[in-house]
Amino acid sequence: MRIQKVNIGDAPSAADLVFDSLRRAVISGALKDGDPLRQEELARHFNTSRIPVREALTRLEQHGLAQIRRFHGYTVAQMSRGQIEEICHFRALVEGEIVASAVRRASDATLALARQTCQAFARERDPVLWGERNRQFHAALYADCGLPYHLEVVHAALDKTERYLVDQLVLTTGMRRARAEHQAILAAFEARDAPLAVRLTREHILGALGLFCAYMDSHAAPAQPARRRVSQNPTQKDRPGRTPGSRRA
Amino acid sequence: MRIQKVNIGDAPSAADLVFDSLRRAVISGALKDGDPLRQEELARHFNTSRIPVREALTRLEQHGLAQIRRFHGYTVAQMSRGQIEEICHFRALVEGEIVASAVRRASDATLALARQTCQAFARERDPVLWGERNRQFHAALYADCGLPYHLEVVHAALDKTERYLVDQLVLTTGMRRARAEHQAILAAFEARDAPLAVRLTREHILGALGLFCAYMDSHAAPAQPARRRVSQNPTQKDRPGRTPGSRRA
DNA sequence: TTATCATCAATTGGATCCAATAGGCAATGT
DNA sequence: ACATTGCCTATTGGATCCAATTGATGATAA
Repeated sequence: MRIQKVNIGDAPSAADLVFDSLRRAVISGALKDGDPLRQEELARHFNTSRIPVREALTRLEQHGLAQIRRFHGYTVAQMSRGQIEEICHFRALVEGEIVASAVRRASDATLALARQTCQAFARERDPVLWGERNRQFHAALYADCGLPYHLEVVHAALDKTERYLVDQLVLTTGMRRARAEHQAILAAFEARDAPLAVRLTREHILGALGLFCAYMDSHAAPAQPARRRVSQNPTQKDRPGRTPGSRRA
Repeated sequence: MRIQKVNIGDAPSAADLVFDSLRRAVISGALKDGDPLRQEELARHFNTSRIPVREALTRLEQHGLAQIRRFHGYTVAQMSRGQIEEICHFRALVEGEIVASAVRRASDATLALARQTCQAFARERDPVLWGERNRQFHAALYADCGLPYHLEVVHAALDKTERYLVDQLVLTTGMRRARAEHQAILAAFEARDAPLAVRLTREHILGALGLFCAYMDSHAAPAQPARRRVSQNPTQKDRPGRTPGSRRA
């Protein structure tokens, strides 16, 4: 057969498409913390019924990107500063492990591709793409690490914090710094220096967190959600966030 | 008011109940790897419609406890030996971090409770409760660690592997060994010896993995999923066929 | 006999319909 | 004025209905 082979069973369902779109919107910051996610409205927006929307929303909630209050619907998850700090420390821990394995196993082709994505990140002018380019670079580096579960967990962690950290790149000198750090990490990979690559990666992650915290200290009101929107609904504010998965306390 | 205060908004939805039940069934091994999860059948079982069942199943899938093939439905997830190994190494990494924090922050009350759960684990005779008792002990130790996200991720990882590892406790001398290791970890906590507690915890996790792998090497067929069994659901089997034309007349 | 094709039952994916809830607002009574 | 009560509307949670897909089975023809 001359025509391209494609497994038609892999075609995405409506819920897949809605989920991907919503996930992107939350991660990129297009949807702001606390924004309500109305089922009917979304169904109209995606030209479908509420059923696929509801499936997408439950998936979003499991990923920690949306919160639900029974009979009140979903809202975009709000991450406290403490949560962001913990997740960054978590990433430093796990990505360190990933790098340790990836440095040894990275093929030359992988390194070449990583160099390309590193350049693409450095050249990118559009701030809304910085998060994606950053992710592409790290994903390229980690491609051969042989730790798919670690990668999956780290991506989930990044999903939850990326929108906060990218703001920092935009509002401070973070972008210039990130470029330099990426170069250094890539060089350590190419030199096959695992301990150095691990150390640089950890510093890269925790350094970005440091910038974020410094900004929060100097600008934002203390003890507030990390970003905007102190909801005008006071009953919601003091509700403890539910952990995804088990909804009941 | 003399009557007890209860937040009625926290009442679980049908989907919550179904999810909890299915999660327990998968984790405990009551549902075997590869078992189909038919929506209609589950709906009848829980005396509800397919809608809450579908929500529970999508949540299960997000947790990695079920797999879906489009138009073919959900099945209980099958974990390969390699996946189990990776997840155990992941747990060793993250639980090490948790322990390092928990040892310093554990209150005396927490340690007392941990000692109780340790004894409850040691005394438990019923193998189907070993997994739960084990989890209770570790959860008690980690209660004050101050790392809720780490805990959440570790619990998810444990959910995916517990049923395989508990089998090992049952089929080998693992239970005796686990009792001793729990005692040692608890003692390290009570002595506030963080490095020792971390080391023992890592050895505890990786030791259980070692037992599991040794069993797989000696018994199971190579290159097979860790567990295998094709479902035979009697309620489904002897169901009489539908009369012809009953649907689309 | 064997390959091909039409058909059918089982099952999922999606749409629509109904019930339950929350929160706002107006009416009412004190 | 103000608290209470009852209604109304927006919205979610759940049930039912319809459409699409799959795999099996049996008929048909080379």
